[in-house]
Amino acid sequence: MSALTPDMVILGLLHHKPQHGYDLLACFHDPEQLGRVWKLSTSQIYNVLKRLEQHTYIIGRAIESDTSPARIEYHITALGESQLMAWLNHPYPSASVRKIRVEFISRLHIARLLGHPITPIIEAQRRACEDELSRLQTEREHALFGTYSLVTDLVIGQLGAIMAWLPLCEIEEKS
Amino acid sequence: MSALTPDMVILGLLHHKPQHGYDLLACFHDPEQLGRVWKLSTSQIYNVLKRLEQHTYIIGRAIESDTSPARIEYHITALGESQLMAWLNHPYPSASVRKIRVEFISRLHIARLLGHPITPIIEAQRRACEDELSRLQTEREHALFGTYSLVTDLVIGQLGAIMAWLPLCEIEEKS
DNA sequence: TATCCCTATTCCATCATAGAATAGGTTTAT
DNA sequence: ATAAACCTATTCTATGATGGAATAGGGATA
Repeated sequence: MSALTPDMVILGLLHHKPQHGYDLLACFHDPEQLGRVWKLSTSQIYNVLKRLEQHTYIIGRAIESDTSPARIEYHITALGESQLMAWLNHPYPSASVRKIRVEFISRLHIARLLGHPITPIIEAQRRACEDELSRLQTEREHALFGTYSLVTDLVIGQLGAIMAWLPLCEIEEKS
Repeated sequence: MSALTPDMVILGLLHHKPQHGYDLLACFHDPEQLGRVWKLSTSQIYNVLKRLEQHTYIIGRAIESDTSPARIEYHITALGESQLMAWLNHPYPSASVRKIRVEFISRLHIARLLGHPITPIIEAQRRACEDELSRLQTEREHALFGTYSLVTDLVIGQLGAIMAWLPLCEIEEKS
């Protein structure tokens, strides 16, 4: 269970368009884009870029300019692209409430940006939630009180709300 | 916005009964107790104990024994108790989904353990959620599509599920 | 013409984190 | 009988995350 890092999201943004750290920062700060999804500091972005370059998912090249400070523009590699696609089309995503809130929405955001079909992504998420929900409902029958069942009830409710919300993700933007 | 740490929960457990780190560890690992709420490593418990002692919320004393290894038993101080009570009866708790999942349930767990009334805690949480819900619903009207409104819709759904779940918290354990 | 803000990145100190190391006692198995 | 494995109990260590300061030059503002 890896932690919640924006690596693949940044990879997706770089696939859409080669950019440097400051551009990405703006995207992650803008509430209309990913500002409501991630709360990232400056150094986090640059650390991810460094890591992605180490894995050779991206390559950076220095841009010299008279009008603006030196900057490094990163572009995605073929290896990075295959990693990104694997992440986008993950056949069995996590049904963790937190991951849905952050990772699933990020996946949708990137898929829309790249013009990828979003229906399979939503469908995979729906299946994962459905499975987890029925697992929890079975588990629920064995514990009738206490903190244990309270947590289970809360998560069941949360997954129910997510299942009701998932169809809204299909709605296309009107431009 | 402070991070999610089990400091006050440990303070509550020590108020219930003086204990040492290994005892607390067992409680945080037992799924019937706090195992479903927190995922803590060994060192985290001991770090919190160190921090709480630095703040003089607790005092540790070494216990010598022939049959078991040396250990340090911690007990709460008057200052610690006042901090604990302030946390338990927080008049306006966070309406963050994550904090409810972790902090609110912890508060309930500790209140039950100490024989404190839980109704005011639940009621305060309900008010906070209600306020946040109406704030989000207003906000919702201004953005009609995109990632921004998707996030808002998800959180609205989650808070709705929480409001429906809160009454279940009142139900007493049958022993 | 001094001050502030914007672009753009690096640096730094602190804190969190998981798990290994330690160490003595007890149970289990051969 | 004795090695192996496990339980109690805590500390240590290495890695990495984290937020914010530092840097630095250019342009805008007063």
